[in-house]
Amino acid sequence: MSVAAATINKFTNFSNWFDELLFQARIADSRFPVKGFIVYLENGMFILEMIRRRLEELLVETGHKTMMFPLVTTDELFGKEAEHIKGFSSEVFVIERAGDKQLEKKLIVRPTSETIIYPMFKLWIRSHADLPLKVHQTVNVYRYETKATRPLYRAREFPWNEAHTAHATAADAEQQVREAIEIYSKVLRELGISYLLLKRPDFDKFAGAKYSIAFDAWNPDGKVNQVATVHNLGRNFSKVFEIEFEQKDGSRALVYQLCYGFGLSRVLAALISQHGDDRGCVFPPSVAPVQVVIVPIPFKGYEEAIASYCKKIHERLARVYRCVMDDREDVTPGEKFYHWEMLGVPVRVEVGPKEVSSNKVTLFRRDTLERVEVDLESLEAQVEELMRKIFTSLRERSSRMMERLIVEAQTPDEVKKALSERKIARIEWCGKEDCAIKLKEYAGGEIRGSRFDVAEVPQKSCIVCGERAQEVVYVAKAY
RNA sequence: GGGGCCGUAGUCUAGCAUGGUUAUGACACCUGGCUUGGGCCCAGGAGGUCCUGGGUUCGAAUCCCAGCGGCCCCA
Repeated sequence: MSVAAATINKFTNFSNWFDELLFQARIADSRFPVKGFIVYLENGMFILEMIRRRLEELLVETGHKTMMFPLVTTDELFGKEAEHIKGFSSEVFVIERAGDKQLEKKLIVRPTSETIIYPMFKLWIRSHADLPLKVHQTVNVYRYETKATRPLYRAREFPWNEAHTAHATAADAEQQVREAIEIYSKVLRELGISYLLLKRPDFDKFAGAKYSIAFDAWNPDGKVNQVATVHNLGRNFSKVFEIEFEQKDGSRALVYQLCYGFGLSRVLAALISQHGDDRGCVFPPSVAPVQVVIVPIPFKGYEEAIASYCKKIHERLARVYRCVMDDREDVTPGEKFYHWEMLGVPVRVEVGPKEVSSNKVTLFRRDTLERVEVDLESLEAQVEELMRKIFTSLRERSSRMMERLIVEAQTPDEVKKALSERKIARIEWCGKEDCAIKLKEYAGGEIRGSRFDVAEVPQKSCIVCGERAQEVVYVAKAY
């Protein structure tokens, strides 16, 4: 435990705060000696796994088949879709040798799996009866990031879930966009994470897509965190990978496709950053590695009574929750408090002589740091109720923070000011890339896109060129 | 892509300008004791390729060069 962790604040010194939490709360160890590669420790891995399970559950429920595709593709396959290769060629890892032997065919390590999955789609899809085809996998992908890497936010190896679908008609594909958004929204909502659902401007869409929808989660330093994306690929890939099917009338047609990805490590980062505080992590009960911790407050002469009282409580709670009793004898209660607070445990049960003699327990909630005394009898019901409250309050707190971070800007100067205050600017824009570039050069943030879930109609003119505005868009720095 | 700062034990750090004794301190760790309602105290212990490689020098943590890694700013 570090004293420094208690004094650094996520809004004033985000980098240090975040690094300290990853390390102290045993989320990840970023000391691995290869740049951009980190070790996920037990707590980080636990949460990642909980998120993955819930996401996969929803994907399977909606008819996505779980598969696993190879790590590599070839130059030839990778280069098929012109825009796609342009977008990724500078950051792919290439395997050129096996031992001393030069490989005849170089292998490309997946930065994403379109060019690995679609040759198989070509083999599998024969007729309209094979459609829609929906598959997904949770794997690590590899990108040689040139910008500064950041643990969880931007690594050269990162875990994600990617889904790929093929459809008979453009309308079916559109419908699939809705379904994908619904699945991702649900997972994020259940984690209490707030985000903007944005349609990316044309110049910032996925390499090879018709259009891209993104989930940008707010971050304490003002740089938005893109946690998930949904791309409508149209027929760009089916054209070059020749994914055809026979329609009911006997004619042949190309499939319409989607791909969508959910960045597990970035969602973990959002969870830590949106809910955490000066004392460490604050995890929603559903994913907290430890949900309840029992801390005995021993006192001379009462040791036995307190220990057996705690043991009974532990037996009862462990039936329902991930519950730990911290009965270490060489550590003071105060130190235990700080320890489990750093780890983000939502509910703490404190038991001292006072509780034992009155047949009560003291419950402490991690999110607001408040204590309540409850009857031992109603323990389970009280804990359950408290956890519900904690989750609701975390989600609402995060949502209020996002609303507070968004500010209206009428001029490039106001955008600049907003970004320097670590906020997200809402502006009106003509839609021309030229204006976006000028704005970025002047104010330092990117146009992230327009709301996809809410229709926002521009009233005035582009804040850069003054021409009639086409869209209401959000400007922020990004990871 | 351009520029700047930095790299000393698990973590943070002093020392570096002006080269020279056994590399400083705190936290964490181990042993024992004492405490226990918010990081307590006492005694003892262990832990180092001073990022890597090369150079200058009688002598390099310290100066020079290159590489690797980290952080920040600009594009």
